[in-house]
Amino acid sequence: MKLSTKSRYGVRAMFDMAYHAGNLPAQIKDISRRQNISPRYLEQIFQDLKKAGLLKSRRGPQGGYTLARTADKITVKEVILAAEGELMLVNCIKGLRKDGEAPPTCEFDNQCLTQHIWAEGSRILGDYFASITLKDLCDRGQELGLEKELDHRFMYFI
Amino acid sequence: MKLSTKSRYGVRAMFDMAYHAGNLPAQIKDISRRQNISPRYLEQIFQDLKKAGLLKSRRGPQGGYTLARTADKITVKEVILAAEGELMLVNCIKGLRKDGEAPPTCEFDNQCLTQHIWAEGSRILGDYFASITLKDLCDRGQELGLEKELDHRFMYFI
DNA sequence: TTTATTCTTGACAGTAACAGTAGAGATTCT
DNA sequence: AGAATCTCTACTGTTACTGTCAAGAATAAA
Repeated sequence: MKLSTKSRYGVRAMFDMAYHAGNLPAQIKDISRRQNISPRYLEQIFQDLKKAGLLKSRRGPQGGYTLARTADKITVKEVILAAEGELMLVNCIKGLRKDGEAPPTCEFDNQCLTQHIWAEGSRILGDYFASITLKDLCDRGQELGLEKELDHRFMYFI
Repeated sequence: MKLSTKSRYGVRAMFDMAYHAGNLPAQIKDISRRQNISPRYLEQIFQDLKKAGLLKSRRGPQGGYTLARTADKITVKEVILAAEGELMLVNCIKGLRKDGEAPPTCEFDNQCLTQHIWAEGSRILGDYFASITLKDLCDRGQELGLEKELDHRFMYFI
């Protein structure tokens, strides 16, 4: 019952982008360095986040990723959903899936009492994650005095 | 982020015991038949539940398992905790573990903003599961008109 | 136009956890 | 004594997770 690293890394990386955001797109190498995540692996995760519409990208020099929306409009739930594929404690319950595939049916189906518990638990957890935005995390980071890294690409112009 | 089958089977089996409880201990073979769980696998799960103090057992003919407490004193959380080992969405947070082993430390530790989210999510989920007892499930089963199986070992005396 | 930079895509692989099977042994009742 | 039942330990196949890698496409700058 653990969240995958994709979800955890995904949330950390999205927070990192929001927190250290400058005028230029954020690059994999900077994010992976600050968050200590394998850059090649982070690429994969960002592809998922991009497919989910949470990130926009731009190739070439000075390219990178930018948040598709402002930090207060992106919730932790969205990030997890994009990285994890779904937010369900079990497979046998009907719920929104990333690629719209049908859920495997349970042998007991509607006769299963426990099904209701798992579905409700999933919902409660989802609601909690939906109540937290990237901006909330940034505010919290600032309270804690977390250092903001100045974009090194700006250095040359100062 | 899925519950293991141990947890799901465990809850189903514990409910089954509470629902079909007679005067005699419930036997693996009956529970596994009703719940369609491999008997050998269920043995393993019941060992965990017994170690956690949720079940008592008795060997020999007419032996089997009985709930260590009444159904209204056993929560779903306890069953999951016994079967799953712990109820934590990630490994890097401090929390009660089944065997008291120390949690792996996170490189960011107290500087990690997301840690707080995972811990809080785990807590919320745990609270929900703690609010449901086996008796609640039995009541619900009765509302749904779920058939109670008469203990076949009684048949001979009727 | 060339070149360097960066994202894009798809394939590959080691590891660990999960889910289940199996056998021999201990206990208890009849 | 013998049968029924739990107990303990070990084994195994499968799957998902957690990455790594290589080649390619787009873009900006020189």
